[in-house]
Amino acid sequence: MSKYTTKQRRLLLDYLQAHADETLSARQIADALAQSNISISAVYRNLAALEDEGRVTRLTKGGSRKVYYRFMDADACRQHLHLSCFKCGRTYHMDIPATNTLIHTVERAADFEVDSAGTVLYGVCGACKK
Amino acid sequence: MSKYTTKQRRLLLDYLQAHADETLSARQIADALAQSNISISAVYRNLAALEDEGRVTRLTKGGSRKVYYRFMDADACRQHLHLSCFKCGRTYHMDIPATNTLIHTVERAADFEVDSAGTVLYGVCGACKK
DNA sequence: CTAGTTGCAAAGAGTTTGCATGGCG
DNA sequence: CGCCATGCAAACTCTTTGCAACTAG
Repeated sequence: MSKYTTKQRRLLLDYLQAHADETLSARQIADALAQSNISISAVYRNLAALEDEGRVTRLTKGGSRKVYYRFMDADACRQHLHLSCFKCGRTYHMDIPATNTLIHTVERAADFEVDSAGTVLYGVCGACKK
Repeated sequence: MSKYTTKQRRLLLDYLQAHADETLSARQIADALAQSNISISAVYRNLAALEDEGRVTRLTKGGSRKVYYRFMDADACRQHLHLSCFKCGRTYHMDIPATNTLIHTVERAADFEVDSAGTVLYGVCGACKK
């Protein structure tokens, strides 16, 4: 999908990696990198390319119509479920056995193959709950 | 939120109820009811009102930027998780006790309060998997 | 009657695309 | 150098909103 390593692409990826636990909108990213002269088009195009390569995930919070992006560690992130906090937007990576148990239970009971990479559990994290 | 029971609102609700296991876009709904002369504005306005009343849920499939709506049975649907098939778009309601137990395990382990009504597990259903 | 609701068209917001220019390899 | 990627602006799609006309209660 992408053949050249342009300055914009590198900046974008760096930014996403540095904010791997946040969910960012295309606009937010573009604004953050505005000083580096990246057009919004380049942001969209590169996000799409990175998504195809599986290096970035696109997600929406619940039923909101806003789309967010998040850096995705190729290996680690395919193994576990993700939790996303409605309030702070932070992402939590669940490396807990219970998660897998949950998935397997669901799969067996409902005859439904869960795509862990594509599903996110929404709620409120401990920090925001207090 | 809504005080009158208009013809449009009744038609919309009937349609949603009749397709409770599907995920429908505003456009799809408007088209389906086009013969009954419902403006797209009315569809949007009523969907928003019904959502506020908790009778309709808004959702997105994975990271798609498209928004879908689904009728929501007030009592039943708040108790269980929902599964949504990427392929056929059908919704499955999980009435399995084990699910709740597992969710609680996850909650305790990660200190994260899961909003079961707002989260959907994505994947492929048995029928589509064959 | 009176206020909530509708339909239409115009306004917004977010995303995509065509095309000429610029830059990676 | 050749081809891909960028920037800009125009085009699109989906959703929201203002306003006059309509209608449920």
